[in-house]
Amino acid sequence: MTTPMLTKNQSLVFDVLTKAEAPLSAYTILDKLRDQGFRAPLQVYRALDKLLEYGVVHRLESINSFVACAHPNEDCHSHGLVAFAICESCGQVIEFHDHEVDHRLTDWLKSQKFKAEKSTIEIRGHCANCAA
Amino acid sequence: MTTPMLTKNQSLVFDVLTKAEAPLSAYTILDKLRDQGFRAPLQVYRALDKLLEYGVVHRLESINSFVACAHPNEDCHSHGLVAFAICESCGQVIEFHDHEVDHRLTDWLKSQKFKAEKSTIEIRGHCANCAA
DNA sequence: GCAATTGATGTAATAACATAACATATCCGT
DNA sequence: ACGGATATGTTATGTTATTACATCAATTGC
Ligand SMILES: [Zn+2]
Ligand SMILES: [Zn+2]
Ligand SMILES: [Zn+2]
Ligand SMILES: [Zn+2]
Repeated sequence: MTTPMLTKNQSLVFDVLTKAEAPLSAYTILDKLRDQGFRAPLQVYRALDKLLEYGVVHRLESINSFVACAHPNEDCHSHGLVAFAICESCGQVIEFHDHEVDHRLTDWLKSQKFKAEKSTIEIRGHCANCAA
Repeated sequence: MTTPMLTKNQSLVFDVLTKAEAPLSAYTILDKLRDQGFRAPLQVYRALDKLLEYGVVHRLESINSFVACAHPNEDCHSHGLVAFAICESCGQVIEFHDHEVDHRLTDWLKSQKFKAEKSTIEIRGHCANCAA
């Protein structure tokens, strides 16, 4: 899918996420945008819904947070699973793809006749810097 | 880890999960246990914490719910990742392990010097029965 | 036995995350 | 201009999870 022009609110939310060094919760985004006129959670959630739909933002289920896609110009998203390594110390997220894992899971799902629609692979732990 | 004797509250919560045909939210569990004297969310969350620690229950991050382990007597949990296929129609959950996926992810994490502590692999979609 | 510690429980209040419902406004094709 | 679709604003509410503090019960060390 080619990403359509972003609306005002979508741009504001996307900018905040792009500049952030770690995933942000919807309410953190809301707080960062109060000066730009944001007043209610829905303004954030609605923008996020679209950004997720366009694939330029990912939701990290295990920490109820959102992060800008690290590979915005690759087409991996369209044909592969995305995985995240999330550092619980510094918040840094490494987004990666692995076709081997992808194929393996896809095969298993097929063997079960399970029709996959959305997948989540998240590893929490400590990054190289924080593992010390 | 060998599972210690469960306390009264832990047993009640575990029984509810074991009898359930789909994952349950903490508040759903609470409602099911009101007749047994449960009055507050914390009674459920505290029991769940222990059951998760013992590995007899899993938390499904993507749907904020809990499910009894489907392989209580296997030792896969101690040396491998667990994955879940979750049907969004009937709620059925298939829990599975795949050493190939496991090794592949582990290798990648090692290459990044990322110290993994907790992992989540959840596929949402439709099971064979519901895909129709 | 008995204080001290530890683990489990009870209860109330609050925090954090997410959506429903309804009203306006803006954009766009005709 | 009109009508439909999309985006936005606002209030209220629903859902999930934790903090704080009190009480109770079992265990340990003396
Ligand atoms: Zn991405
Ligand atoms: Zn780190
Ligand atoms: Zn299990
Ligand atoms: Zn199903």
